[in-house]
Amino acid sequence: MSKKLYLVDGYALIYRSYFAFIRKPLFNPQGRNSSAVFGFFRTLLSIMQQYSPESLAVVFDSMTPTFRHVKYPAYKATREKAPEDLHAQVPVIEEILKAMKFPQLRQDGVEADDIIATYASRAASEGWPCVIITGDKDLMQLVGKSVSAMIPDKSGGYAEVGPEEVSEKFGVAPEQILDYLSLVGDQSDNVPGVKGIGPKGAVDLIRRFGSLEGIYENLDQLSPGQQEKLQQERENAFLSRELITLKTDVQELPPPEELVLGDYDKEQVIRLFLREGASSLAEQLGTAKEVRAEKKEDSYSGENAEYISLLAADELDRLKKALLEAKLFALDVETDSLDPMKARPVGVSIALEAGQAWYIPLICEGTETLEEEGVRRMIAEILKNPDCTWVGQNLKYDYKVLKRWGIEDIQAKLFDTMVAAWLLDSTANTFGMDALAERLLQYRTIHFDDVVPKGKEFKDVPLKEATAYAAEDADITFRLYEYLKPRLEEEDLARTFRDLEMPLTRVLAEMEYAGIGLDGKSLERYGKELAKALDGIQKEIWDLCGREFNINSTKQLQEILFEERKLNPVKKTKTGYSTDTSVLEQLAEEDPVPELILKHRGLAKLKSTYVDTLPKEINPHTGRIHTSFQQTGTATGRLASKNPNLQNIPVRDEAGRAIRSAFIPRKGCRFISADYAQIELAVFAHLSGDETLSRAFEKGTDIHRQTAALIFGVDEAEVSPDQRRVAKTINFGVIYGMSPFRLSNELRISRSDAAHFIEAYFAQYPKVREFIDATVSETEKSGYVRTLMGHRRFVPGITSRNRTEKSGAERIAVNTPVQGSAADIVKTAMIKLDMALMEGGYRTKLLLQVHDELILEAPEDEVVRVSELVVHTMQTAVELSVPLKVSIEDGDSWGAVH
DNA sequence: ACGCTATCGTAC
DNA sequence: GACGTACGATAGCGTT
Repeated sequence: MSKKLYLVDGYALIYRSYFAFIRKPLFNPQGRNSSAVFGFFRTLLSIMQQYSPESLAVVFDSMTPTFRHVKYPAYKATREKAPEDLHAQVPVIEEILKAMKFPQLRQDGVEADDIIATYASRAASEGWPCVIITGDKDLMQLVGKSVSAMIPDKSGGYAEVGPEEVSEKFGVAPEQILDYLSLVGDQSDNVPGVKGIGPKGAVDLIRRFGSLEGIYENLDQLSPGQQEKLQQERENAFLSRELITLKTDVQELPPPEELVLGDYDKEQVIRLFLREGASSLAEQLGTAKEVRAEKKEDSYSGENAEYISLLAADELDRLKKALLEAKLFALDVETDSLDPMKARPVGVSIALEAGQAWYIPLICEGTETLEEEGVRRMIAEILKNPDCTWVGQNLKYDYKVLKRWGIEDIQAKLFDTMVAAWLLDSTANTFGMDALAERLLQYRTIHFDDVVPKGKEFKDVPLKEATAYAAEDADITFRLYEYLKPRLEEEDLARTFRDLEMPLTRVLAEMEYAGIGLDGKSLERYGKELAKALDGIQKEIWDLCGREFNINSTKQLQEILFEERKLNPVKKTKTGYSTDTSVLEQLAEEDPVPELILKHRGLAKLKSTYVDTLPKEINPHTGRIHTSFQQTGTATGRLASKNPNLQNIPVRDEAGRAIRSAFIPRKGCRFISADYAQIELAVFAHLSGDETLSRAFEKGTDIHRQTAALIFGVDEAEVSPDQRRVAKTINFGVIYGMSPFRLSNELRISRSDAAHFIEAYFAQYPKVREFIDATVSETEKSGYVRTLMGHRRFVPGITSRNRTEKSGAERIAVNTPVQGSAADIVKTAMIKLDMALMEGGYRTKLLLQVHDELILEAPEDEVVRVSELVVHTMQTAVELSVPLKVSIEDGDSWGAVH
C-alpha cells in the first residue's frame, strides 16, 4: 500500500451535517429534510476537489449491538435517538455513495471506530499514510507518524491535523488521549470517567504521571480530595478505558489496496443530487455544459425519447388526426425573437405523450421544409377546437406569436405549465422550463445557447440538432403537465388554476397583444424641457458645493453632505449613510443643498425611467406599447408588468401626470378607467368580519374619516384633515403589519403616541386583532396561507426563533390573504368583463390592469354602455360580506382619467 | 463588455 | 431591525 488512504467516519459526518443546518434545514423537492445529504456530500466533494484521493472508504457503525454494549449495557444509553428525518437520510446517502462507487464498510458487532482503528494501526506498523475524517475526539488516539486526522475547523471546512496539533488541542499527546478520556468520560456515549475530574485536572494528571497506571501508582502524591475521587472511581476509570479502547484486530476487512475510487456514471449521480434538491452539488460534479453535451447525444433518439422531424405532408395530416383524437397535446413554437410582438415562427414542436415528439420546421438551414401555409392551417384547426387542451410553457408567448402569424381564433382550453408550477409554489424564484425540468423532473434539458451559437438564429441550426432541442421542449412540457396536473388536484388548486388563472392567461395575452398608444413626440419634447431644468439645478448645486460631482451617485453625495458640508447623518445603510428622501427632507431644514438634490432626483428619475424610456418601447409594427404581464411574478397572486412596467407610471404630482397624459387612445376611442374603492380594506373587513370596519363599507362612508373619528373620539364631521391623514396611514399600516416605530417615523410623532394610536385602532376594530392572531397561529400550524380563491403561499419563516425573521413572516402571513384576495377579485372581474364584452359584441378592449384599476379603450359610441357594464361586472365579480364599490371615468388620455 | 449588488424611487 | 407586493435606473465593483 503506497497511496494515502482516506477513511471517512460516516455517522460522525452525517450527524454533524444534519445539525449544521438545524436552524434552517434544507429540503428536497419532495419536502423531505436533506440537510445531512447535502452537508455530507458537500464535505466529501470538497475533499475530493482539494486532495484528489485515489483510495478512500466510508465507514459506518454496525446495526447490531457491539461488544461494548455487552460489557456495559449503559453504553450510549443516554444518547438521544436520532430524529426520524435524519435517519431517513442514511439510505439516501448510501444510495449516492453506491452510485459514486465509493467503498462502504460496515461489520456486525463492531463500530466504525474499530474498523478505522484496524486500518490505522496497520498503516502505522507498515508505514503507509492514512487520514481519518471525523469530528470524534476518540479517534484522535490513532494519530501518529503516518496517521493524521481531518477535523472541522472554524471556517466550516476540514483541517488536517498531526500529532503536534492534537497535543496542542488537548494538552496531551495522541497516545495519552485514551487515558485522558478515561478520566474525563464522554457524555455523548455515556462513558462514566471519574466524577469530579474534568479536562483541566485530567491534563494535569496525565502530564505528571504519563498514564492511568502511573496515576494510581502515585496516588499518595495527590491532594486528599483527588485521592478520594480516584480511589472511589477506580473501577469506572478502567472500565471507561476499556470501552473507548478501539479494537485494532477487526477481521475480514478488505485489504486497503482494494479501497480505491474509480469512474462512475456522473449523470446518474447528478440526477440523484437534483432529486435531493442539491443543485449546487450537481453543478459542482460536472459543469452543466459537459452534462448537457452528453445529454445531446442520446436525446435525439435515445432510450427515453423519440424525436421526429416532420417534413412530409401526409405525415402532417396523420399528426393532425392524432391530435384531434388525443384532445390534449403540448405545442411549442420556435421563433427568431424573444419579443413575441416581433417574433416570426421558425418551427413548431408537438408532443402527444411523454417521450415522443415531432418538430415541424418552417425555416431550417439546408432542409426542404413543408409549406408554411399548410402548417399554419393545421395548427389553426387544432387550436380552434374547444374540445382540445393546449399544454404549453409560458403560453402567453406562443399565443401572441401565433396570433400575429394569423391564428386568431384560439378556443382550445389552456394549460400553462409555468403558471401551474407557480401556483403550486409561488415562493420558488424561477419558473423557466429548464429550471422546472431540473426541479420537478430531475431532467437536464438542452439549453438554447448550446444549440444556437452566439450571433446565430434558430433557423441556422441544422435539422437534427434543431429537432433534438425543439422536440425536447414539447416533450418536457408534456411531462411537466403529467407531473403538475395531479399535484394541482392534490393541493386543492385545480379549480383556481382552471377557472381563474387559465382563463386569465388568455385575457392577458389579448391585452398585451392590443397594446396602448403613446404620444412619443410629446414625451420627447418634455424630455428636452427636463434636461434643461436638470442642468440648471445641477449648476446651482455645484455652485453651492464649490465643486462638480455626480449627483446621482449616493457615494459621492455622502462625501458632499456628511463630510464637506458636515451635516448630521440621520440613518445608516449597509454600506454607509443613507441619502434617501426622508433623510434629505430632514437635512433640508438646515442646509439649502438637500432641497435641490431632492428636486434634481425627482426630475432625473422621471426622465430616465419614463420620459426617455417609454418612447423606445413603441413597437415598430404596431406603433403601440405592449407591456408583458407576469402571471408568475409575485408571491401573493398579484400581476406584475414589465418591458415596460406600466404599473408604476407616476400619478401623484403634476410632473408625473404629464407622463400619463402621453398615453392616448386610438382615433375615435376614449379611455375608460375603473377602480375599486379601498379594495384591500374591504377584503380586510370581509376576512376579519369586524362589524365596525364593515359598517363603513355598507354605509359607503369614507373609511379613513371613520377611523379618525373612532380613534380620536370625535364626530365624523369634526375630523380634521390632519386626523384623517393619521387614520389613513394607520389603516394601511395595519394591513402591512406596521410597527409603532415605523408609524412614528412616518407621521413624525413620538413612538408612544404611535403605539397609542395603534392600540386605539385595535380597540375600535376588535375583530381585526382577532383575525391577525388567528391567521398567524394557523400559519404556524400549516406553514402556509391561502387567499379567497385558494391561492397558496408558503411562509417558511413563521417558525423561526429569530425575532426579525419571525415578525417578518407574520406580516407576510397577514398581508398575503389581503393583497392576494384583492388580486383574485380583480382577476375574476377581468375574466367576467372580457366575457361580457365579447357576448355583447362590443369592440371595447381591456388594455391595462394596475392592481385595483382596469383601463379600457372604447369606441366613442360604446363608452356609456360599456361604463355601466364595467361597473356592474366589477362590483359583482365576487360576493363578499361587504359591498365593493367601483368608480369610473372616461377621457382622452390616461392622465385625464385619474 | 457584461453581470451582480446596493440604493433609490415609482406604483398599488 | 423597524411596512406588504412589484420593476427598473444608476453607480460601482468584480469578472470575462
